[in-house]
Amino acid sequence: MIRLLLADDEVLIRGAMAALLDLEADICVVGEAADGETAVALAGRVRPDVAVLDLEMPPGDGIAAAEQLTIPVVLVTRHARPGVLRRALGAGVRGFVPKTTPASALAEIIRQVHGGRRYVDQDFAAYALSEQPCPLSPRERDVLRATRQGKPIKEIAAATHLAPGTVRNYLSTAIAKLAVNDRHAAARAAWEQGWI
Amino acid sequence: MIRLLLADDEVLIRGAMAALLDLEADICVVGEAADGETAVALAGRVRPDVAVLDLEMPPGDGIAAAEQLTIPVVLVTRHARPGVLRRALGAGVRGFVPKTTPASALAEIIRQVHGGRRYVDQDFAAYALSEQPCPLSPRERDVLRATRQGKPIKEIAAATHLAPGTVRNYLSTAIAKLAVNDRHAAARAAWEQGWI
DNA sequence: CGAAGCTGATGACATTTGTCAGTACCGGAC
DNA sequence: GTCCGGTACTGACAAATGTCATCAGCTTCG
Repeated sequence: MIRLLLADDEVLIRGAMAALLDLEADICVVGEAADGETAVALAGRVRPDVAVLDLEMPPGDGIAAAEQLTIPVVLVTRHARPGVLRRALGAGVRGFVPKTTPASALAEIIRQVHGGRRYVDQDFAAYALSEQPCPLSPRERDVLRATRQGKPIKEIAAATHLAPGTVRNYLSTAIAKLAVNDRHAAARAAWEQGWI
Repeated sequence: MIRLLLADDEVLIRGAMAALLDLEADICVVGEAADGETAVALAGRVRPDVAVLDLEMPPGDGIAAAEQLTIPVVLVTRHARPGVLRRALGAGVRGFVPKTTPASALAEIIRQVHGGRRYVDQDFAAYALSEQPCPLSPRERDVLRATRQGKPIKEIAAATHLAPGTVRNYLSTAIAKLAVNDRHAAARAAWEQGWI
């Protein structure tokens, strides 16, 4: 019997998944959480064999939670972004599937992961293989992350403890590297690639 | 027996919802679709009594599909945006619930809607009551929509058949009305309010 | 009818932003 | 040891952007 921990911020979906997976003869859901921190705390108490986490769970994402868990983790996500798969695998995630996966297939993936194997959705894998390595330096990613919140340069400078001119330089190089016209487009492009 | 049509672009969720709702004694799922257009086409063939649609289904949204359906519609959404509820009710939608609703509650809502009543989630309703009427003129909304795609002003002008100066004026008034610092923030704010 | 509001435009102006050149320090690779 | 890349800053310049005043035609509402 595989003891399963489920985490997703949407009750409708989490409940539905729990009900369906519980129907499988060899799987039982022993815990449910609405965010990553709760999931980690719960895992300490209920000792599940496998965790299924949603990638998008404010606050913080599923990768952060996966890093803190020692058990095999399957990440479920709505929209694929190439770089995210790489980060997820780096965090020790063993399964990576889109929400377009039927529940029966998910059960089979859980069994595989529990058996020590890995599973990555084919489309995601192809996507990731075509992926470029991130050309951005850590600081460039920092300012792009701040840009994504819609902040003006002065605020970005304050938030990152940099001079405004320095921020503009980083943004300028990032804009050039990403071949776009302004920092907003750069932030969007970097996000879509999963780089920030 | 209530004949139900389900539409959601995520198979995992749609399948799980279908399975759970089918367990209800008086509900049977007679059709599933992954987007609004398919849902409308399918409704013409299978003649459901009630449709449950996801609000976010590219291409087009659930409201567009709801407008074309003559049967009672329940919209399910991930994140509430105040203005969207108003638009949905204007389109004749009878139920409006977040994805944080348990499936059992959703079944009860489907029964209510089938019985001719309306159901709107309490939080959404409170949100909508606190809502400001949209202060933006149609043209202001146009340029904000274009801004949201990340276009520079010249392209917005070309796309809307306006002079660049005029576009800047509309953006300026929109920025002032929304009390933000630039057009990107304005576009984001307007979107979060459900105005564009 | 007049007032008000939306539309569409122009020109002037200040600010913000993106670009570029140049400087400096640090750490790792060859 | 030198070169390279990342970090951090400054100053200068041009382009994009936001603001404001002003105009005119049009519709709608009181």
